[in-house]
Amino acid sequence: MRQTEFVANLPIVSSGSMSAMCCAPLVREPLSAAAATELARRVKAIADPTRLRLLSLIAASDSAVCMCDLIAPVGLSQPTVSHHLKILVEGGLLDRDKRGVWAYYSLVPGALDSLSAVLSTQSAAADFSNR
Amino acid sequence: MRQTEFVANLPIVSSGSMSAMCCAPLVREPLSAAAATELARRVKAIADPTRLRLLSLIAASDSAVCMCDLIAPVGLSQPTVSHHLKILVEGGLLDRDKRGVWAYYSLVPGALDSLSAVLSTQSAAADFSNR
DNA sequence: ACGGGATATCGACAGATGTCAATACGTGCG
DNA sequence: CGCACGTATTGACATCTGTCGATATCCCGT
Repeated sequence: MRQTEFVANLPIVSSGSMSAMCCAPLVREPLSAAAATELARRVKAIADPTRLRLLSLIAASDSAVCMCDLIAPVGLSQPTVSHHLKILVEGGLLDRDKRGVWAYYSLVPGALDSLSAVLSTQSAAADFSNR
Repeated sequence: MRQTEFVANLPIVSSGSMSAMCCAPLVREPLSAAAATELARRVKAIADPTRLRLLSLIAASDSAVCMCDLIAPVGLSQPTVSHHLKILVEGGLLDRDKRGVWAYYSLVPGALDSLSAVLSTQSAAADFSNR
């Protein structure tokens, strides 16, 4: 079990160098254990077919979507849909707006783009270059 | 358990409208069940702190990285690291290049950006606007 | 050919996850 | 008030997942 000399200048725990809002792009520098755990928490929130469908149903709509309209499209029980929506809210991807008895869900502005930016290997500046 | 009229014009199973390479951006239209399952499979590949660290270690390097150099940074056993790398390879994110006894891993060009593009709510054209 | 070392696979196991039925909670209407 | 209904929570359960030690596989130098 040897290592190449490359390992000598590898930061085992590169702490305190990521941006405050979340973390630097993956290609910039190796993630610290803490940063990786935090990023994984957010990625796990969208790592499920049902949650991706819920997200796209809401994202494709131009206004907040009532939960009652999300149950039939995904074809699962109401508690299960509620469970997935909760995970998306806790993951910072959705906003819940309870109007009386009804619960309306909408995208948190910038949440998906923030995840997208971390994954991108392109310069992050391109995201806002045109509009 | 009622539904608003909004549900009337919701595509329950919008099939056959996604691009061949993978799938349209989440904001474009609701994902079909099949497309969501396929996307989730790729997202799950990066939905783990260890795999994110491995990915960033490799992405931050400008050349392929020997597996022997990946064990110490993540602090896990060799079989576990091998397991995670296999998932990343099967997820289409890493390339494995076995040179004799050593295994070298490198990013699959465009794999991360493809994931990033699906998540982005911005126009995908921005990704290539400047280089 | 032999042996050592790098990597992959296997088996086992604890803990996380997705799902549902049952139930609790809360709001608005009659 | 009391009931109906939309939503959230709970409990249970099967499955998936991450981890390790042990072992198999494969290459290379001696």
